[in-house]
Amino acid sequence: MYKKKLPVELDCGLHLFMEVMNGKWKISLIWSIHCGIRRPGELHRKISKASRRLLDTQLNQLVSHGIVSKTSFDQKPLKVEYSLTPLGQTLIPIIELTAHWGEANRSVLEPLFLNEQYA
Amino acid sequence: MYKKKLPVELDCGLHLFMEVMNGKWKISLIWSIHCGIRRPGELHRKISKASRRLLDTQLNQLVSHGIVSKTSFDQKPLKVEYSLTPLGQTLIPIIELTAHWGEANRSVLEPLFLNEQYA
DNA sequence: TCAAGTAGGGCTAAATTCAGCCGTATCTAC
DNA sequence: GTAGATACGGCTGAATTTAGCCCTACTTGA
Repeated sequence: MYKKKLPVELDCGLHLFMEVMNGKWKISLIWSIHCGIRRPGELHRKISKASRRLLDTQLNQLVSHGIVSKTSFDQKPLKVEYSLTPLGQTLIPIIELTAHWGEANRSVLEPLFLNEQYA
Repeated sequence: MYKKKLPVELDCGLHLFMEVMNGKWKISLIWSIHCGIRRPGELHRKISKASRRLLDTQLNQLVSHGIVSKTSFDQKPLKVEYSLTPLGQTLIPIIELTAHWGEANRSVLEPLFLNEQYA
């Protein structure tokens, strides 16, 4: 278990948004769940570049942030389904707009992220 | 100089957006520049919680990503001004919408980020 | 029984970002 | 000339996130 040592910046609303979306695969997870992929195994097959371990971790964070809800069916083969909460659903139009921005400027942005160097 | 070793995810437009906004103070920088605070020293006084060093680094990244342009005036006291590029200006309505989402849900989100634990 | 599928977590190290110190210039003003 | 302002970057270690290993427990089907 890891506890944050530096304070989180919450002064402006955008930081709240970024804090929720912060995590390499959370966007993909939210979008996939929105598209009807609800089970952990399915999500892993869809987002196969991420480890199963990390997907579970980020799903748990989304649950604790109230974006996604988790339902465990008390069956014998043990089944779990995720779905968006009402709060999570309010993210969808924002994600759409933002993704649209990225696509519209892909030709400009994409070359910049290849072979990038940081100081 | 640091070179990325793991591939950047660029499949969806939202990841492009997140890649641009990725950096603890970039949102504040973009917004402050939009509000007319153009000089490095002024920005540092406005965002005094961040070190001057880090602000410079993130400003350079924003410049290299085509979001912000940097103008050096060839005067004697040496003066620098930043401003948003046309691409950077297209981010403003998105930032406004996203910040609005954060504010609207602040009462729900804020308690979750205090004393947070990670696995 | 053995393989494969379901779901989940402990643990460690790599990768990346952030914080903060120090040093370089030039100019203004006292 | 000493202090303070402008602007910039090298460097180091802390903080945080990500990757990838292994293990549990149950069920289905061959």
